[in-house]
Amino acid sequence: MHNKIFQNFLGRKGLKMTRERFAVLEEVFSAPSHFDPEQLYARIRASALKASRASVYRTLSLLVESGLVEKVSRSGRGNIYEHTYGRRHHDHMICDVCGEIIEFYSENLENLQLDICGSNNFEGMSHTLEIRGHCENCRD
Amino acid sequence: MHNKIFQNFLGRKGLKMTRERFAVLEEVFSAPSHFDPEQLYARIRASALKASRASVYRTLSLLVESGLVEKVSRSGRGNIYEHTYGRRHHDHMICDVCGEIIEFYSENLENLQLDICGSNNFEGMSHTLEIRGHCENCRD
DNA sequence: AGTCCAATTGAAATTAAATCTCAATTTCAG
DNA sequence: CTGAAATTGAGATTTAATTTCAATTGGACT
Ligand SMILES: [Mn+2]
Ligand SMILES: [Mn+2]
Ligand SMILES: [Zn+2]
Ligand SMILES: [Zn+2]
Repeated sequence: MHNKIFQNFLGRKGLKMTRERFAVLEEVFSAPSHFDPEQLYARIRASALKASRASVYRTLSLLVESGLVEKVSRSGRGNIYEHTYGRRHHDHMICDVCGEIIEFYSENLENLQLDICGSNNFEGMSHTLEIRGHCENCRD
Repeated sequence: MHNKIFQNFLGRKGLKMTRERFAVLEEVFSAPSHFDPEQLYARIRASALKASRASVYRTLSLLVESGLVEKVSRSGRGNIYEHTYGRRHHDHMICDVCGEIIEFYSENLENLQLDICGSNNFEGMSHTLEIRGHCENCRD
């Protein structure tokens, strides 16, 4: 599982599995799927396996590079991440009122983007589609 | 034109048209359509009509509220804006290598998003679609 | 043209996210 | 075990943006 995947990734890069990296890894995968780094750091400080803020940010970058985590969005000031192990790509709707995040996936929409890239000779490698508005509960 | 529109907007809100706000307005509409606030501030400092950094940021917020300017991207560190007066909504492809920004618009893609909002009972009010990758010139 | 007062300004301090520095510590291949 | 290379954390630094507040200004109303 993600533990072994991260180990392999580190191995390939000549990096070491440390107790701090393990702490971040565990916390990322027990966190709600969307999280921000400062929340994550607070959770880690409260847990048994500690890591400094610097290590949290450094490990987060490695997790993104390994493909286990993705940067999802910037809500206001900081970034939002989510763990993606065993999950399919998807995009997000975000409620401006209550902050709820709704995930969606559309094959058509993905294909349309491929077409658009094609007709611009652009080699698309990733994308973020974020729809903002009012969720079911928050619309009048 | 944008001058009058901004005046009206300010009037409606009981705000005043000051020389600083005018300076920002002029610079925003003589700038390349995509810009970041610090660039804008630098340009204003170099121009005849000065304004402080605080006023630049404050006026930028008002311009966004007035609909003359939109926040375009949140992917790097700071925000990117563009003036939208007389321009149609569109989305962006951004080259990871050279930073080029390619604009595109697809009716199908917009409609697909409407459908998706509909089937989630979500009242979509705005969206950003940002495709990152390599542009024509930067792909091998 | 003058009065007045709420709106506005700018310099500097502050906040917040994220990154950097570097001496001390840890990991792990051999 | 050993030792070289990787890693860590406390605190300093960077960067974008916001806040503070005394001094200034816009413009409605005479
Ligand atoms: Mn998600
Ligand atoms: Mn644009
Ligand atoms: Zn909501
Ligand atoms: Zn390019």
